Amino acid sequence: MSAALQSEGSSEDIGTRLKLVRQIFGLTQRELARRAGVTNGAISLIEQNRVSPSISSLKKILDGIPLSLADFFTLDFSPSENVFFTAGELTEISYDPAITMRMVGRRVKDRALQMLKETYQPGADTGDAMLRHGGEECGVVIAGTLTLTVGVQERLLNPGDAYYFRSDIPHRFRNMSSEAVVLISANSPPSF
Amino acid sequence: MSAALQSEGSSEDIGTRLKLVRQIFGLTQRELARRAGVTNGAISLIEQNRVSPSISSLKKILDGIPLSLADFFTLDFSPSENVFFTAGELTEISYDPAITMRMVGRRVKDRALQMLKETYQPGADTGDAMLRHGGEECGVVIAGTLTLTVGVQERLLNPGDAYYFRSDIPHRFRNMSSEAVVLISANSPPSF
DNA sequence: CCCACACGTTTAGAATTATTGACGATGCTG
DNA sequence: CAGCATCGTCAATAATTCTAAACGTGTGGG
Repeated sequence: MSAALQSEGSSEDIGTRLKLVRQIFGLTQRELARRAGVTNGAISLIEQNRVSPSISSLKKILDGIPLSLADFFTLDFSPSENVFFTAGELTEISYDPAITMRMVGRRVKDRALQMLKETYQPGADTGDAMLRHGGEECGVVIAGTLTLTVGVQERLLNPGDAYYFRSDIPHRFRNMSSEAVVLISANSPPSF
Repeated sequence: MSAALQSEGSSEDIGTRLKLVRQIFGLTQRELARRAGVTNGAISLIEQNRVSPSISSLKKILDGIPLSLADFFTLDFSPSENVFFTAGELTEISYDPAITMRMVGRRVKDRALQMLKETYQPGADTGDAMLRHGGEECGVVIAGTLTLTVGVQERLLNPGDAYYFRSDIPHRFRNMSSEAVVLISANSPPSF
């Protein structure tokens, strides 16, 4: 076969699924390709369902997001979904062993907001090259002391303290204390 | 790259994962290949991690088991796993829209027993070409009236009734009533 | 207006995966 | 033990995917 491979149900529509995930994380095809170590053309073809990627390619691409294969296939894009989630149901997005991020809810389509529960181990540091998408973001510290740098300002935030800034301003999260920092954050709609 | 692709951690070791799943379901490479519409050579190469299958190939293969991509990547093979499972945590194995099977537990390695919760809608029928593996199986009916044929014997089983037979005897499950049949079944270790 | 830049798309060719058909090993049966 | 069947594996070839380098579009500045 060569012409068939096109639109299937939805759960198996890898292309659309990848495109949605990519857009939710505010990445362009080229940016994701760079992070993943593949070419932008490959991502374009996959998103159009003109090819069916190998597992190794798909894994490389998802590592650039980052998202596990299991989560990729498990994510639910249906508009009406569960309202309540237990702690264990949060989708994990691991950047760095010292930093864990868990997304609230598995529903992903038509999101207006992305909410994360983030945990920073002592010494964890995002670096400041994390411009990301162009929305806004805010958060509240739940535990520990967070060192937050936004533009030229730097502050120590203790439990109950919060922040709010435009995501295109360079920013950096650090845990310079000896106990873990936990915070709840939200990002406004990444692009689309 | 050409030589690297070999053994990785485990969660991403598609070959071993596929092999385990195939063996748990008591299928040979050739039998699975036939069901899936691929060649046995392809399955051999994948299980040895000598190639990384395309999603379309992997999906075809899993359809022959049958198992969804999401479940395939979600299955947990670690020997020590949870003991308790809620209804929603059972892994679904859908053969037929009229028949649902949910496997108890996600742990899969070193299983001595496979337990399923099966639901047959009115009219559902497995046909009798389901010889499957060579162990034994038994079950208890929870709701509805099950028509069970084993070899030359046929019986109507009502809630509380049960069965036990060698799986290599031809057998057939039917729901000839107007209400759904629910039963809990167990199979002894499929081959390996 | 035109240039520079970033976006997704496309195409030819390189790289990888799937098929075909054969092989050795094992087990069963007469 | 030979004959036969089935298992997993392998090599050569066919088919598909991935890369590299273009293209066309749209947008913002100067």
